[in-house]
Amino acid sequence: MGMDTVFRALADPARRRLLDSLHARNGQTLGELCKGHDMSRQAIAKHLGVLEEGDLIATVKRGREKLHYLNPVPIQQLADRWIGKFERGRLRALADLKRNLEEERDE
Amino acid sequence: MGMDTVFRALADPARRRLLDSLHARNGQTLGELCKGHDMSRQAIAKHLGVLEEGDLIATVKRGREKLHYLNPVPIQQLADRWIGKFERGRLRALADLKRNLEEERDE
DNA sequence: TGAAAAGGCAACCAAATAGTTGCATATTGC
DNA sequence: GCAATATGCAACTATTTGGTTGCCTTTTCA
Repeated sequence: MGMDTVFRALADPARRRLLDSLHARNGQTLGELCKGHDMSRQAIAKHLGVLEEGDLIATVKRGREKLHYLNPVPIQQLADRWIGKFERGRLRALADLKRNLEEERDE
Repeated sequence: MGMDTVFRALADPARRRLLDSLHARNGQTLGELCKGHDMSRQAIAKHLGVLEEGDLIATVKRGREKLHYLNPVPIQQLADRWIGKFERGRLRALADLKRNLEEERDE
């Protein structure tokens, strides 16, 4: 599924900052999101587009303005399906690393 | 800190597949990782370099070969520090979305 | 000792990305 | 209606990125 677009969307620091903004105050308009982010409105609109592609935000038009809402579902799925997989192997991986380092030291 | 390099490293599907490979079998050499990934050795070496920059893998030289080990720590931190933050606001965010959609329907 | 195996390094290329500027459209309120 | 506000759309540019090819170095082992 679209996990790819999620990863891609999260890759850029500016986009993560936009998510932070919405996390602090949900439902902001484009204009509101522009304040505090030192970029042109168009650049920010593009980033929001990428976030929307990754389904990380949902938008609603209200009159002439566009409201942006955080969608927590994909991040949740990321944690459960993707990160969860690696967490389960965490201790084993650390053991591998440690064992190897010890072997190196012995040589 | 270097969360940026972690996100960047995870952004590419080829790199995530390399992590999968190591998750399936830890400590593989570059040559081993090449098999099954339809790319030149040099391309894969570059990807591994990016993963190493993000501290997602650690390498050990053994003779003429280079072993690659998964480092689960940054992924763990990602889950705890970054994703955790958004999870805590999860219900509220969904409520915001739902409320707004209902308002729209009423108009 | 010398050929084969494993990997490192650097130059180069095409495509994607992040950002810009300029202009068009839609909505509000006087 | 009309000016101001909020956003959309498109072209263009510079940089980054993912990948390639070609060649060099190190290690193994027959």
